[in-house]
Amino acid sequence: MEKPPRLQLDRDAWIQAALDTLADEGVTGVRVEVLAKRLHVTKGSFYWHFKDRQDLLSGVLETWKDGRIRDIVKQTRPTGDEEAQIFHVIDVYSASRNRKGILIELAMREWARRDPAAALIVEEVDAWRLRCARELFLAAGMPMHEASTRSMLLYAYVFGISMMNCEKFDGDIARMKDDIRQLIARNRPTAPAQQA
Amino acid sequence: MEKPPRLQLDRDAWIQAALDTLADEGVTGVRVEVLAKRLHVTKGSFYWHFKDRQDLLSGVLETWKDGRIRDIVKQTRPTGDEEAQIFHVIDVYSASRNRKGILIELAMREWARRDPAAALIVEEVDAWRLRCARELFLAAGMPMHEASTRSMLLYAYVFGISMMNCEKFDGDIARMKDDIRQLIARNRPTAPAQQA
DNA sequence: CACTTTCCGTACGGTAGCGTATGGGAACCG
DNA sequence: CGGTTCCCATACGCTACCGTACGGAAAGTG
Repeated sequence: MEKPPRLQLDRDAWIQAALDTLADEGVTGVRVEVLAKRLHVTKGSFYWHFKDRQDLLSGVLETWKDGRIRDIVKQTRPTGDEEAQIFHVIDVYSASRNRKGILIELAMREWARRDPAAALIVEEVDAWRLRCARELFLAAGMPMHEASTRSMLLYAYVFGISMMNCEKFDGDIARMKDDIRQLIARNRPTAPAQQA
Repeated sequence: MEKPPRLQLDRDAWIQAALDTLADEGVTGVRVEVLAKRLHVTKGSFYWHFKDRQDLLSGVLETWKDGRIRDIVKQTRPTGDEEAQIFHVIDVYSASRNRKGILIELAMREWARRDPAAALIVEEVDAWRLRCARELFLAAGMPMHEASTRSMLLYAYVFGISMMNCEKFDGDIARMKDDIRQLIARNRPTAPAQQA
């Protein structure tokens, strides 16, 4: 977890540490002196690279925004197999891998609920995602309105499912998630269950 | 917002104030001295009714759990019109009314991500909700597995959509939400859009 | 080798919050 | 009316933070 201590810290090192802490503790958990301990330095370093705590948080917002937009653009670049891409977008944020990304996502939205600046960033990222996903549905031959609707359902689902501890429920979660993907991506009913 | 100051406070008054603050600020925001100010008393009162801050938080968890379970049981009691009930369940947590309930819901899950006790409560509530919703789908004539799957999609959707600032997006949000309800509750495709 | 710049450590004042100790007022009780 | 119980105020010590002031080492520069 701990990187080999680099001899010189820069802004980005602090921002990365802030993102790690953000995932685990939320915004209120990213505190200057705590980050300093994680990085094995003192506050003196921090206040050289940053004006104050808010300056760091702004950097976190920008870094996150750029990364998310770059990701979604890459994932939705035309490839010819739109359905596979839609499935992939769903997987990225609903699978158990990419745990850290999901935690950051949730922490960002929790942050956005109480901070207008964070809210703006999240809105911006969401707008990109919805537009890109809609393009996918359109390319798959869906009419405009339905493409918009399903994009919204897609993201609401992946964010929502990441807030539910599915692992603790009974039933075949994997199959259920698979069926939900079908419900969102295509317009076909799930294959009728044989038992029950 | 401020109740007329009652002359005697009891545990429940503190718990209600804690729930209000929880909605606005999250768990880390419910602090003893802050609640005391809201209630126009001092900490002396608090530590008479509660052992410590954790004691209050435990009370908040129990109170919330009981209320949520009571609600979902009432909302899913057999009435004959299961589809209307499903729609109602979706509305309760995705409409713009019931804002406070949604905020508490989100705050609870944020809390559950970092506290095992809260996680247990949320799991328990979710299990009740999924079971009750599944009963609705079953009563509507759906096979078991599909009923489970759609229940899960239903709650993932309502929790997810409450984390997205839909109001800021372009398009006919109301119609989109309506179509999504149809996608979740029934198995019919949305009516083909006339324009675009 | 002086001299500056870069980067970080140390020390300090200030605030917010937790939990405790203790006192006091008001209502109830005999 | 004296005593007890209930409920809250006051005051205190303690910790975790934020931000600032200042000093110092190390590396670059001429």
